Amino acid sequence: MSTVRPLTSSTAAQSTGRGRTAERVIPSATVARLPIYHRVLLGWADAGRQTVSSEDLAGACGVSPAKLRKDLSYLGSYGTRGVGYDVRFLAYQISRELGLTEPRGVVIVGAGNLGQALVAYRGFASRGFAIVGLLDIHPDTVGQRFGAPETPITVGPMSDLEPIVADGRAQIGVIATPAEAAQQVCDRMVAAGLRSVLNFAPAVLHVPEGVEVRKVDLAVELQILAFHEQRRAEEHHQTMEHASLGKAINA
Amino acid sequence: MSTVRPLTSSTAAQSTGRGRTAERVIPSATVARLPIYHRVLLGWADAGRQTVSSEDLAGACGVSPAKLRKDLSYLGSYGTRGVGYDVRFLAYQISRELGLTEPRGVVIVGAGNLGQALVAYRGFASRGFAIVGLLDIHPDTVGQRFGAPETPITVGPMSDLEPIVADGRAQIGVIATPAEAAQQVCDRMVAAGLRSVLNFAPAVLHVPEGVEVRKVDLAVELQILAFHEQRRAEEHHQTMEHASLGKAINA
DNA sequence: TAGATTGTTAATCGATTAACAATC
DNA sequence: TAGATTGTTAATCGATTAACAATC
Repeated sequence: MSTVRPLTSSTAAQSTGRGRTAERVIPSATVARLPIYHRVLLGWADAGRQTVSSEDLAGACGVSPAKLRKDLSYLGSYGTRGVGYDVRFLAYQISRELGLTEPRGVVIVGAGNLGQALVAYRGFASRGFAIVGLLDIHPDTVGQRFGAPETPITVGPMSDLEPIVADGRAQIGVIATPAEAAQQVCDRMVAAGLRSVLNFAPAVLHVPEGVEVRKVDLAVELQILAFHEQRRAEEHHQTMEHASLGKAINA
Repeated sequence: MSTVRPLTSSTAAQSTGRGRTAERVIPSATVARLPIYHRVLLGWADAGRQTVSSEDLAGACGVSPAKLRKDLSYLGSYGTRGVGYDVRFLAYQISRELGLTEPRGVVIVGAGNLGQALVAYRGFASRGFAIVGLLDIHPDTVGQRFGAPETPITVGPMSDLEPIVADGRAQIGVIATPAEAAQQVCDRMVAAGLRSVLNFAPAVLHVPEGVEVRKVDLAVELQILAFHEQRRAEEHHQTMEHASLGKAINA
């Protein structure tokens, strides 16, 4: 139950076998940005770029140079003053920090439109993620083949979940079912041994401590945008009403 | 260029035509949670529930009661001490705050697997969003029909974008193209007049001030989960190494 | 009135930012 | 050496939390 503890405790401050930096504990806001830095760096590495300054990288990633340097400082001191960062070396350090150096298996539950879109997505394999299962509860969906032609995948029955996890083939579960089924699927994933879940269903999942759930909700994103749309409209309205312009609009 | 300003300035403190509460400025962290509260409340309203306490609603939404009450307090005082909140009334207040009372049009660019999944998703219409266009650059994709049988949609050419926005049919643009095309599509959306963009492509978009971009990146979500996976493994490793247990595992 | 629950306060925590000393 | 750029500091800002007075 309470095996998972913050890294600040007792043994954590000491050198951790692998050694290197003294402190640990990377802020979650930083962790969420590391994948962006990583992707941009990989692109530049492929393009043959050798070094990059915090200003350039920050610009490409849409953050401020100060924030970028602060983020990178949590990983260690991998830059060179007066020069910048080595593109490949920094990309490697980030990938190591994110745990991308060893491949992760992903099992997707729900082979509807979204599940099909996910297995067709090429961005997974190139980032070290392998889709090791696409499961569905509907008997007539089981057996169908989806995904990119070079890496097709056959829909399996839900009963495949437990062996896939037990064999260590999957560490991450993806829920691509309707909202009604999400909690049930999540419970089964957790019972099978998964501790990392990505939820695309519009449902709030309740999980025991130690299980990490991330949620992607299309409708929520649109509603947040709608809020800003409305705020803009209100502001514009106010501007029209109170401010000293009002010209140049009525043609 | 600089028409959009924070609401704290000059005229904002005064009553805003519609009147009601004095202050404004809802924290973005709160805005991001309002859609969750809203969805849960709608479900309970449908189920016939009349009132709800902050404790119950918070539990269902996966937040603490204190956070929930603080969030709701930004909208006004819509609860009753000793009783709780009226389910329907609160849902309405949230929907009004989010700007869901008037329908928003959404235009999707990119009719690949993801675009098809989006138009098939039922969660949009039920939240006041109408997909008014699904556009693609490939001539052989244009003309195909996708989406739920009751609300099919025909793929249009990219040239449909400008009239759709100009006519006021769409306020939100969704980018469901490969990464390479994303910036170009975004630029065209902004030029057409859109100020709210939801980006599913794994690319950092650069937009002028006043344009709101939200990004959903599957690979990023997986990489964040991978980080936690690794941290768990490290912790477990440390526990095995340093701590005083070590028993009960080796069978 | 007694019990329940909100709305608000004040303290804490975490994230961002600007500036600059360190150093290549 | 002079110019460039990092890594770190300290200040600021925003978000979370616990506690409780207000009040139904």
